[in-house]
Amino acid sequence: MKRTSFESMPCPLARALEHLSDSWNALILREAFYGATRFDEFEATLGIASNTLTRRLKDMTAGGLFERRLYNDKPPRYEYVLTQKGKDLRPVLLTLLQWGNKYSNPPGASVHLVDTLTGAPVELALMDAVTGERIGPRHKVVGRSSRGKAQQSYPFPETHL
Amino acid sequence: MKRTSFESMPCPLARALEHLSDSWNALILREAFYGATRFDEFEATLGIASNTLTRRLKDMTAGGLFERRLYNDKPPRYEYVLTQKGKDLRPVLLTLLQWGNKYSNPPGASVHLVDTLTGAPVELALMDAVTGERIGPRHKVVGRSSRGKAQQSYPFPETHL
DNA sequence: CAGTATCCTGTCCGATACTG
DNA sequence: CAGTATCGGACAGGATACTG
Repeated sequence: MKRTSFESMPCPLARALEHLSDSWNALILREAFYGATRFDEFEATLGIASNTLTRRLKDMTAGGLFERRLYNDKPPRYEYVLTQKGKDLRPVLLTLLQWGNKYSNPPGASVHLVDTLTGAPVELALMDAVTGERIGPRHKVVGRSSRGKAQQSYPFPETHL
Repeated sequence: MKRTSFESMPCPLARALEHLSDSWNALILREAFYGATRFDEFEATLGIASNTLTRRLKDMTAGGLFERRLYNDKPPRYEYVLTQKGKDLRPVLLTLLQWGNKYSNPPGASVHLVDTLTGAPVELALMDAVTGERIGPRHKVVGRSSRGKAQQSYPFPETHL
């Protein structure tokens, strides 16, 4: 009856998903990458209910994605700034954004990444930082840990694509 | 009272999130990348309830991530194979996996990507496919479309990191 | 094997109202 | 401005039982 908590799973992917599975979190992060730091900004640009925003911000702060910082004393005012852990999610969001652009059904406002030096739109590619090669089918995931009832794993991890 | 549907949002990122926000979907995709195609495989390796799996598979098939394919006639048997749209989510999952590895708190089974030619572990980097440069702070997102009540946007999109 | 059918519960979210 | 408190509704997901 209870929702399975993915954070308890051994797989790092599953645990990472904890932060993005709550639908609002990614959008809040997006706003943060755009420069938003204050409660009000998130609320207005996202059109999110205030109590929901409170909850999500609290969760993500507890999760180490945001840091709450006092920026005013007289009436205590806080702002939410991304930690390194939070900032490191940018590549994930960007990759997902590119996917979203590619498969924007009918109604899609084009939102893409540009190189501010050249003004040219960027086509993202995932590469091996060491060899400089594009990630492809020959790169496979190993050391997998699944949570199967039978603790069974595939003999060897096969990957598609 | 109703959950806001992100698929109706103009932002491609928000719509893309539709597919990953349902917590199980990403895990099912992961299994698919490992080579799983049959109901039973997903069920056993994930430890997911059968009815939930049915729903998720149905959703993702409707969403164009999977294709249902008949692989047996006598008793009709179907398998779920990734479409190109589904396969294209691999970079997203991989990027997220790397993030998960970096921030695996105490209990983290190391699950990483290896180059099967050299056997060396891969460090992922997001690059500009054209210029070959690493994505950094100078690459910014433009053309943003938010759903704010006031339809207000920041003057110019600033990005962190 | 590959699901479907019910029922039940947890939780996420929105609406609304209120505070220092 | 930056929240907190309370309420109710909509689902997702688990348990369980059953089918061709």
